[in-house]
Amino acid sequence: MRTDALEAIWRTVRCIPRGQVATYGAIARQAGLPGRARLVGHALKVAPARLRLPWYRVVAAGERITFPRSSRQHAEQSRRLRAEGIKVTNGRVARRTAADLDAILWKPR
DNA sequence: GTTGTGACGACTT
DNA sequence: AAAGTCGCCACAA
Repeated sequence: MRTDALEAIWRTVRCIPRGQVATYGAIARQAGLPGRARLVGHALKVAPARLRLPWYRVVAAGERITFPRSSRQHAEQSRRLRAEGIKVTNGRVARRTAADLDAILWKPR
């Protein structure tokens, strides 16, 4: 039950295409856990490093970066996103699309 | 069991 | 734009 939820989230995050981002809420919905965005945050926090999840592709609603501007993580996430060609300014990633949420054809691999 | 906290989010002031 | 409020719920104390 709890474990499967985490795994479902990890699986979903793993499917975010390179160069794109997804919101916590969207991940939750996609993982079959609507309304549980916070759980996504928790899942990422406790995710085994071994999974090599593209955690930096997960942003908060409004394409905002969740971490404080001064935090190391914020810098890290910005760096990685920019490395994939995603523009990050003012703690925001360039709006990818409006319909990318569910519309994106996630190829569940 | 209760309380506070938190990698969230939608809404209302 | 910024700050509250409320819903969500896992977890630690």
